[in-house]
Amino acid sequence: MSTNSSRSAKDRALYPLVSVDVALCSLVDGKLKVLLVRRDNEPQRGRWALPGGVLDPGRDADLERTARRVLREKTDVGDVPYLEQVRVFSGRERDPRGWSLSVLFCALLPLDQVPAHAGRKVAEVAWRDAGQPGGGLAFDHARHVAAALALLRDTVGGRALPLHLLRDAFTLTELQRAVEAILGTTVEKSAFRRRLRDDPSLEPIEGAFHGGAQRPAQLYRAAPGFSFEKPLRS
Amino acid sequence: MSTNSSRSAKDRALYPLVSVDVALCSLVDGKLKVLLVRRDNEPQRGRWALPGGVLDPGRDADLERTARRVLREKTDVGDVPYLEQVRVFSGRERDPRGWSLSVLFCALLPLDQVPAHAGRKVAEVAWRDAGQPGGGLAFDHARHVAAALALLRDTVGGRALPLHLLRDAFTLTELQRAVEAILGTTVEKSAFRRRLRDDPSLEPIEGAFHGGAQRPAQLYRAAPGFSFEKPLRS
DNA sequence: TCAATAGTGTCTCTTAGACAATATTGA
DNA sequence: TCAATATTGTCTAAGAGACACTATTGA
Repeated sequence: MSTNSSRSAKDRALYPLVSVDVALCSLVDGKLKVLLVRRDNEPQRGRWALPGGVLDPGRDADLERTARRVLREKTDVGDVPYLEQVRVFSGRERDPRGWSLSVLFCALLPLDQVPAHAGRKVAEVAWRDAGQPGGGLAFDHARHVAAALALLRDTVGGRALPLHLLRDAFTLTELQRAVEAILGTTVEKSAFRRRLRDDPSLEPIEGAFHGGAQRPAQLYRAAPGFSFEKPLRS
Repeated sequence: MSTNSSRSAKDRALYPLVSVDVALCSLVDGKLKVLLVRRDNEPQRGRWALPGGVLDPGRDADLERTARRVLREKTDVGDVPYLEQVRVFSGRERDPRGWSLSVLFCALLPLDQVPAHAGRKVAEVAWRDAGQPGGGLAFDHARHVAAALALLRDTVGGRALPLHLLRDAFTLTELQRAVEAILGTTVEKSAFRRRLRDDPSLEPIEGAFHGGAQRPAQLYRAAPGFSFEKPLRS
């Protein structure tokens, strides 16, 4: 057990409980989904929650390291190229253990890089719709999911977020679908491709790709500096 | 002294130091400035820093209340209509007292609502340019200021941020200057007014206003739901 | 009259949006 | 051939940017 387990309710009067939760999102069947885990410990045991854990100052150099450790322990996810802070939820009421502070992170990964099984400390995992994660979530995690989605939608353009949901090589249609999954709206095909046409940081790859019994689509690779020129808001 | 004063360096191994810093911005001579206070306590005594303070779980219902309390104590600022979370800075190295976590807030106020004198716990205050706060700031507060400014620039449109820098009644030129002060760029007058022309939530007030020896300008009032339609990015 | 700022008009150019047309594959 | 998707082209309308023009005040 970690040193954190020895924290008592009395400590809460002096020190807040500092934890990190991670909203890990992927494309599942073309839809933006968030990974939930079933809580194995009290409080709220048995309820679905974002993977999270308590800060351990002895092990974590900063809160981003805490987030990576939590993902590793709870979901066996190793490397996470995109990991961003969303915001802090705090207060006396949100956790029955007392005054608490949760720093929410958002991570994006292609689905095939997320192990299907649960991690060391978790029995069960599930993908829920990011826009409609459903009821019965532990703590204030429904608000957490909403905040993460709002951040994604606000910044989908400037930081080329959809790339983190795709493989290294992708078609323009796949890129468009990823954008649509984040925004929750549809995008006009012609206009979408038009603005990408003259972008030098989006390079076509030699060799075609086919999605079945149709015309094959050109595969592209994103150069390091790629991002959408315009906001791409919903 | 508060209970927090009893925290020892040894506690840092188990519990992080949780503090809140506030970047309070105003228009000073048409430029966006941030309020700094001279630190009166160790560590970094005598250096300029953002007004900040340690979370007191016994008094603060959540971190936003902490931010309001800090502003009140350090700068005698009472009501703050616009107060928003920016992000968290964390880690073992950023504060000599050990593992620490600082939640940064950003506040906007018209200059005439910020008392010129220092607060109860501060001897000296100063306005620094938000884009160029200068060197020698305490801790990692130069990064804090940069993060707050970046947030303001990203969200200047959607939430009508400039209104919080102006009085209730303002001219279109004043509104434009406030936008420019946040963005750090100039805005084309004709296009700026064009997009505001048909906005029903921006109401002209009966009675003119004059800025000296020129044609008087129409005063406007913003209805509750006002915000810029488009992003207004720099 | 002039200086200074408020406010409007006009032109061009870019781009989004809608939608049609063509291209290329497997079955 | 057909179904399905990729890719391009065309038209239109809205908006941004540049810039000139008019309006109204005090001095």
